Amino acid sequence: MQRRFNPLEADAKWQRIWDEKQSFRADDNSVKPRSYVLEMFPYPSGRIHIGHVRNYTMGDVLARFRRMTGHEVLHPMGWDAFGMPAENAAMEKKVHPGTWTRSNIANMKAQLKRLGFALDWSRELATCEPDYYGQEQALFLDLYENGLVYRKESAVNWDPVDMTVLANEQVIDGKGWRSGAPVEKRKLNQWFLKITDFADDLLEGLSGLDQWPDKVKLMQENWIGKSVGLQFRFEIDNPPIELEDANPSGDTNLMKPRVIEVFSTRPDTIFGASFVAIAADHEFAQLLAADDDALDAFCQECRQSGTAAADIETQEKKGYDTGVSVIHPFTGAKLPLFVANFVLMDYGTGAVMAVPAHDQRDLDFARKYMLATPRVVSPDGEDAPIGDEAYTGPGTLINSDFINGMDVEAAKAAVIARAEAEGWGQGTTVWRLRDWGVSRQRYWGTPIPFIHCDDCGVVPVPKDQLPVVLPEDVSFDIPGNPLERHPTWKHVDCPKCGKAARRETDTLDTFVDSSWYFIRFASQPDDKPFDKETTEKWLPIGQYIGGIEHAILHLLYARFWTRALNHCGLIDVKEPFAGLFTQGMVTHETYKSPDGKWLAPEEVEKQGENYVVADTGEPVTLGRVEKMSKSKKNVVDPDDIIDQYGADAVRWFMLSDSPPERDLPWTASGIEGSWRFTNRLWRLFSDASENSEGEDKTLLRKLHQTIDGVAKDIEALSFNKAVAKIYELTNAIEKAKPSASRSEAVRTLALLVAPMVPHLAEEAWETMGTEGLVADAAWPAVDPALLVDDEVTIACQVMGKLRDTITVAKGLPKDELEKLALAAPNVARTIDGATPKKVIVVPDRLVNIVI
RNA sequence: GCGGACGUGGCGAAACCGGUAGACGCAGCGGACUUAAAAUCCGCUUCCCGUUUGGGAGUGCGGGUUCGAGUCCCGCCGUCCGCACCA
Repeated sequence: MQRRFNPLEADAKWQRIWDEKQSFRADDNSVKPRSYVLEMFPYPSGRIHIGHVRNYTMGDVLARFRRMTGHEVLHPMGWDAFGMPAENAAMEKKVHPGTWTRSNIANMKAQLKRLGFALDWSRELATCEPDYYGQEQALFLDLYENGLVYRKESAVNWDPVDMTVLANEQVIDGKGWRSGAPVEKRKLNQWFLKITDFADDLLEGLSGLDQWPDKVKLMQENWIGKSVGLQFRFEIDNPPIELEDANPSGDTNLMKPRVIEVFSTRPDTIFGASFVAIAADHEFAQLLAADDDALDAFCQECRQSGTAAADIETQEKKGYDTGVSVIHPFTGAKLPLFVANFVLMDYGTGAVMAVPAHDQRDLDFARKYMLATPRVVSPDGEDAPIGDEAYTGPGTLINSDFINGMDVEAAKAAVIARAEAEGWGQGTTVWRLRDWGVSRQRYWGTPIPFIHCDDCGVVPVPKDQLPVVLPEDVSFDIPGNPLERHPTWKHVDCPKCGKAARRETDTLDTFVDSSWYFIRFASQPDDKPFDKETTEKWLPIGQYIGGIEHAILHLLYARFWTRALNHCGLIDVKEPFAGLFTQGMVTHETYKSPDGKWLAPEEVEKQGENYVVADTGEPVTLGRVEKMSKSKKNVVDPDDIIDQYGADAVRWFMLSDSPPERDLPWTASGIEGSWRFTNRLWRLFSDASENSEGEDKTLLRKLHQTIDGVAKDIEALSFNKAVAKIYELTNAIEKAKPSASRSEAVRTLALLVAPMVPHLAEEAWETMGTEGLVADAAWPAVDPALLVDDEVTIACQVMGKLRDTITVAKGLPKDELEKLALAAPNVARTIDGATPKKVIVVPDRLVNIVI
């Protein structure tokens, strides 16, 4: 009998057999209960990394387990194939983004195949192919027809040297990543989706997602950011007279601004307002700037900082006093009007009433510009001066006229009521959630199916002319959008009037592609995006698995997109993901050479306690354990590991030790341990001689407790606990003497490990002479009578400290337990004849004696 | 800045509803087998004191509730993640 498991042979053999038998093809017409298991599809960067392996292994274990428990399982795979890296590669390596992407997909598919995942490859899709994005264009037009798509001006990061739009990640310290030029904010006319129409529904829907992690729901709730407050007007006291002439746009609505409209979630603090601040992009700021060079320069400066919220909120608070005053609606006091860099144009009205005593940003600003900081809320009703920290807690209103003495909530209501009665404001709900800007000024994305005509305006491409296919003949020699400068592509006739017109050259955000791929997996007809009836059979997805980094955007956009399709009458589903799991990253130690360069794990050798450079013997500095990344070189290639240990050992390691939601540190000794265990299993299976004599009740108990426990752990995705239980069972089997029970345990063990190490399990079954495939086998049945032990160990405590343990029959009455515990030698010695004051007995658990 | 999560041996961790802290794995130490090595098997392994029986301390820090706290409450400290054009 061979002692060593040969994974390379076994992996290939069983992968071929599963393929031939189409074992994992999902049947749309099955009568079994359905289970849709999905992992977030990968971006085809070129190579899969260990993080993918972990993600897909988890999904695979669940998919295989569900098959064993009688489900018809849909477990598909595809490629999130549009996006910037392909264009960067095109610029750097002079390859076409399509060529680069498709060859990456081929490589990664081969890598995934080697891991033996139970995937239905017949449903594979890539978002960069016209048969996918063409259907996406059709859906986009449906949304347009239903009023969910519109255009508006919005700011982008503009690199004035490269003449191109930059993503936030391409802006480093306010400068373009390639050119190093200071980035400007520039306004462009862009496409938006009305996600805000669904803000309430997206928020409400969260409460029904009981199989989502609470933290993700909370993150989405905060992101949607419902806040109720008062929108109201400050009259402008002294608008500059020359304003009318200076008005640059000629828009008559802007000719005579008389008020500044603000929104506040704290109308109760209105008597503490000491100034009003508006965003640099606020129309009034722009009007004033036209006539004030210093203000204009200040607004320019604001525009040059990044568009990211983190940049805006961490930079030093700065403002410009416009010299204009506004009038407090209650007191009539004149408050200075500032333009400030911390006011966001996109939130509320782009203008705020600033109450320094009760808002930290306002306080920082007020200290810097020596403005008053009157307190209006006090926890104890006393008027203590404000220090360096704004008071945002509950309390009683003071210094506040008619609301004095009220608590915060009552005061809010009172101010709103008065504003509404007097007609200068109204209670309003404001959302932090903004409409989804989907325009990207890039080539490698889904073309937005619209045509611009001088006469007819923006005209949708007729559906029978879809897909609008990306031109292949493009160059990336110069920056900017190749669609923009393509000689012919954008020149088309208007579908309405037939005159010469221009195609839209913006493409869709790749988050659109990933907002419905799970729908297309469930059914993919040629002539429409999906088949309603078939797709609805599979949706919602029972278990969706992916990284926490998608907690907000991808998951929220997909929830919105599904609602949008529902709104258009295309699908009867609103929530696409019934169950969600967010897994942790794979991390690795980092190494640095004496000259401070990062070293890859294979360049480093362990000598005793220390690490040295393998070639030179120089000492290596051991860095922190961090997320695997190319820049720190702390990566391992799944292919190399599979070559060395086979798919099963890698899969086993991915599931072992760390809880799946936490980070998993990759270690060479860890994968070695997994490899040793697969061999231990193999020895158990290959040495198994069938024994029909003798029962081993202890082993049977352990076996059935393990069957039950592993099933529950897999359902809960607690793979590390399932692994530990399998180790315990394996240890118990190895220690057990030959018996019919032991033979049964070995055979059953092959089924228990099958979802995790499927190749080994198939090989074991074949070796043991069992008919059929493990892939088609059922999960072993549990005998409930064997789940309970008949003896229990009772902890005997004196004053809460463990002094002894006694092993007794299960279910012993309290007084018996008390007697036995008092008689336990170490207990008797500790209490030393003293009379117990009190004895606490928890049946089958412990006895605690208080003296 | 705002929001969120996490903190238990040398390391990854487990611990049900508040009831024997450290299961299981890694690393380490000792031993068996071997000419030797690899592989494998057996034993030990939270820390401190003690020859053993045993005793003391211990779940980031400081308090509290309780017969009993890793778990509940209050206050700190530290680390990591997200923040709308990366996917």
